[in-house]
Amino acid sequence: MRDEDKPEIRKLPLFRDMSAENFETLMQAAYAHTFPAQLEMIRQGEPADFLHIMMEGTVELFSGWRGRETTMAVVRPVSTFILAACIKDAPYLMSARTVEKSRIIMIPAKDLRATFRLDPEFAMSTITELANCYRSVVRHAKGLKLRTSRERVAAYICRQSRLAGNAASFILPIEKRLLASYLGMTPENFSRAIKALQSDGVAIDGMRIIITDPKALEAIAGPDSLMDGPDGNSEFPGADFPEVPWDAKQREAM
Amino acid sequence: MRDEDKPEIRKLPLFRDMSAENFETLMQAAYAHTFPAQLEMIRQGEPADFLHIMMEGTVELFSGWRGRETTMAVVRPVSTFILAACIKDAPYLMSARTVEKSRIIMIPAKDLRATFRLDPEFAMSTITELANCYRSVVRHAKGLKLRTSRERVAAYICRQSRLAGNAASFILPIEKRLLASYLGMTPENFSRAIKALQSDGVAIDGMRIIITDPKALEAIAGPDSLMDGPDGNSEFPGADFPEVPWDAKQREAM
DNA sequence: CGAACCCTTGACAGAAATCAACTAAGGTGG
DNA sequence: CCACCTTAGTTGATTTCTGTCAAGGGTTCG
Repeated sequence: MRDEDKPEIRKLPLFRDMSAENFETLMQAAYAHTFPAQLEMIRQGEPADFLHIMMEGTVELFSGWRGRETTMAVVRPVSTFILAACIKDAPYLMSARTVEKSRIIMIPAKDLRATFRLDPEFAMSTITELANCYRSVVRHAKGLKLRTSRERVAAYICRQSRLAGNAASFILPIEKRLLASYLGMTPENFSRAIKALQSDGVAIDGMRIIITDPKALEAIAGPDSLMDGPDGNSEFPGADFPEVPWDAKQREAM
Repeated sequence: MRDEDKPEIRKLPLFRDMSAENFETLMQAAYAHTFPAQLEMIRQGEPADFLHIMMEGTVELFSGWRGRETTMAVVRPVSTFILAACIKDAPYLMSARTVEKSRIIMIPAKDLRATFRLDPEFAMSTITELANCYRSVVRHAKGLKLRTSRERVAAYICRQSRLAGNAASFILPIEKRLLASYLGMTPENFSRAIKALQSDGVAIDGMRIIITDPKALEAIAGPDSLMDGPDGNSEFPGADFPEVPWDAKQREAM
């Protein structure tokens, strides 16, 4: 791996507080790898050998069952994924594939487990990280059970707008079909849901979303800090179930 | 709290490995409380002050939004719940109410947090516990997104049967309306789903489920260790999202 | 004994998936 | 450079699934 990656990784909440020595040891055990687009690098059911750190690109976490498939999360830099499986030394519950060419750093699960036995600060960070991951999935599950698909789309738009600093307009950070699957619906249904929201303060132009009437949108979305995350979005540190973050690409597009 | 509770608590994976001294300290900070049935003892959105340990009874974890409500988990003894909120010192994402009269031990979140800073073994147990919780919710979410309601019911019956030692017959451990809500459907839909399964090897008599044709049932349920948990159900330690365990009540009823 | 409450069933309405067709954009290879 | 192919997205028609509303039977509990 490149030396210039280290500061980036070190900034992550998971690695921020551990000792410099242990961090170095962990990094020396790490591999870096660049994957082309559309490559399935993790298959659900296989043993979890590596903690993955996204450095560049986009990765989709998804699950399949009987020919059906659903997107569980979309991961963007800089963040980690599949921490829990590594800890448990258990099979991955999700598969992962690159959406675009991605550079990923892989830390052997064995070294990871050894390290938080060694470093209390790292153990603490891991606890916090896992608690965040857990709460993110609970939120996701709540959304699936308590909101209709139209409401989930509305809520997603609210969240993204807020992540963009309450912007009235933003660019969808990922393909609509991925988003649809993440939100638990078909692409067709997603398409129709957005169209239906046009009478509730949302306009769409290609990948650009424009909120024409925030009040009306919120009336549908009913944003709720217990489902959508608190204002500061501090609950979404980019862990296993991150919201897609506001990034440079979007800023350019505004 | 009663002294005779301590050995039970000590058996929990979360408390098994910590030092005797720290365990005692933690227990001395704990309160025990018996709640009557149908009492909402935790309201979502409120600050998480206590880790709860179920000693006797049944508790429902549920969430509400805009007048809708959904059951997120049903907790039975002996297990803990709302660990993640305590760790994060954040608002509860779920409410909790007793289904029946329940005895619950409450450990102040502050003491909890202090303890895993103090005791590396406890920190390790917490990490494992959280990873289990996380994977449980991921499984739950996968079920919601990948299976139809009929398939979820079938899969639930398969799981319960397996928990009962591959029994061909068992008693539903909780009310059907709770189960329906947990499985993400209305009571009416649940009722119809079970009825529809009668042509696929499932018979029902009141609260008793009889599997008349395991092969046919599995053909619908498509049991999958990545969604339903591995054979040994070791992944369901009775944490935040436990499967309802096989207990004495059921044994009597067989 | 009455009042809740749970469960079931039926009829209906609404939501969502499926199937199919079509457009538009992007990439490939001639 | 263009024809071709692939794929994402949209739209419409249709079916399937699920929720809602209403009613009735059964049970529990006060």
